[in-house]
Amino acid sequence: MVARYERIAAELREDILRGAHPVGSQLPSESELAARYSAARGTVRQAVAVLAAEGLVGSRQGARRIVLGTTRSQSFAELHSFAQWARANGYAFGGEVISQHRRPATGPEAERLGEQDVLEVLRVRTLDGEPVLLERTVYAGWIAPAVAALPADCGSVTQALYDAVGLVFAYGEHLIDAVAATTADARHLGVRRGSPLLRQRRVTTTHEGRPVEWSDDRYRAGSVAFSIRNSIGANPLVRQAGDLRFGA
Amino acid sequence: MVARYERIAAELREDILRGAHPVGSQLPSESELAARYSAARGTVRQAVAVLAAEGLVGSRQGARRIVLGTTRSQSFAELHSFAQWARANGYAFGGEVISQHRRPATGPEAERLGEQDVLEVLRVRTLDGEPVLLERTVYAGWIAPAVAALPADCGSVTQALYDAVGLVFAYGEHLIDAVAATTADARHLGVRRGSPLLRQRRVTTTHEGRPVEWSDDRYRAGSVAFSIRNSIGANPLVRQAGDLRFGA
DNA sequence: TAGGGGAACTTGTACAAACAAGCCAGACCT
DNA sequence: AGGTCTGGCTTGTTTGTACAAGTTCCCCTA
Repeated sequence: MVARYERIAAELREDILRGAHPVGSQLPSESELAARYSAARGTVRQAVAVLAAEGLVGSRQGARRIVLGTTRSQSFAELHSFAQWARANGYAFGGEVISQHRRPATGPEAERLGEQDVLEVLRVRTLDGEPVLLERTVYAGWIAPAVAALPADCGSVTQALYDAVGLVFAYGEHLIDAVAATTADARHLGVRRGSPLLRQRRVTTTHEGRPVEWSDDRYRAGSVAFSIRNSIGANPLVRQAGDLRFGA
Repeated sequence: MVARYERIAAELREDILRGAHPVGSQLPSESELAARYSAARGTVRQAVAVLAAEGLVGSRQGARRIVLGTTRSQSFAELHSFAQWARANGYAFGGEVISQHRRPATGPEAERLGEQDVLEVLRVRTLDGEPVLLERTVYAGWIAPAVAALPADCGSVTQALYDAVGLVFAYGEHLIDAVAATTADARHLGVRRGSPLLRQRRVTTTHEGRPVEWSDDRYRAGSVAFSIRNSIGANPLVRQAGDLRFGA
């Protein structure tokens, strides 16, 4: 059972993507939409708030809402899971575990994960056959058995963990910056040492705020970019491959 | 006149930052908060929704809200304006125009900005006296006169444009990736050619969806990182200086 | 003691109503 | 012609109510 406002949001989104409301045009007023869907104004408001959070429409008091764009930001799942992002965007992807072993947590790791025992996994992810991402992930001890049981070429770890033990990644904190490739980075990604890499470091937790993993992901320059559409109230984020829309 | 829910949100935020609600602990229920602030439950709901959007608290149906962290994400203004971000975080910053000239727009620029005539400005921004950011910005022709009138060492262009002509940057679209420093980049930032830079490209528009500027910003590696706290519904984004919380 | 069944609590969804605040266009005046 | 003003429209805020859905924890039972 999907919520009413979600269905209304979905319909409006489709209308926009279909071109019924071109970019730059005005959306119907809340009252009109309420009448059209036989819903209360508050419900319609929730629906358009969803679209605003996705960056599709903008709004300001007193004036009609306007359509800002047609590229939707799927945000969370796609930011978190390489596989889900790649699948959603139709890319051919793969992945393989390079090494994997349990060991005691270092000081900072113990502090972040709240555990003394961790599982460290080194993975390479490929896009269209090319290695583009080197993942160095440290899992908390309590989830380590489930992770260790996964096949080495597991496409989506997130999906596999959900299927296996019902684990849901609910919250994440990410830091994005640029670093030079180390010798090891360079070997696995097929680039020269010192070449620029896009680094994403993150801590992920469950619904209850229990830390699950701590990861250092490094993308080959030019392969992937992070994209943010934002307004005063909302900042969705997605990942994009190469230079799809911005020229040099 | 600030909205009621904003004031409640501000109070709750302060309580969290002050440690009254430690990380991992539960927030009072909506009913309790409603009683405490003599507000309707809906109003309190709006307030905690603000905190959730900032990534401070998480929520799921049926369970009390929990405190996720204490680092607030100020998002839009700080993502957009180097000066506002630096000031909010107490850094000493500066900036200087390297070059500035009007010229006809190239093909992609004309498409993005919807104008045939643009103003290109090259700026270097400093943090604690060190050059950390090279901004190559192209302004739409209609705002160019106001930009050209600014002093060369103008600290906050965003603020200055607001003061001068009431211009508000309302929406932005950003692309973040890593690139190698060109010879020119290297000279202005004081790094070696080929060293990694964090690149942020963005298009900014007004409330009405009218494009204002198109910019290519390059940060020296290690000087600044982008930080995102996200959950299913919200992805705020901030910029952070150096490695404040994540070790090597 | 381990497990099942509820009851109480908490957040999510939906509706209705009212007023505030800001925008816009047409009417009006100079 | 040009600027001002006002009235209607639209979004923003707040309150109140009701029910749905999920969580938590206690108690009772096997």
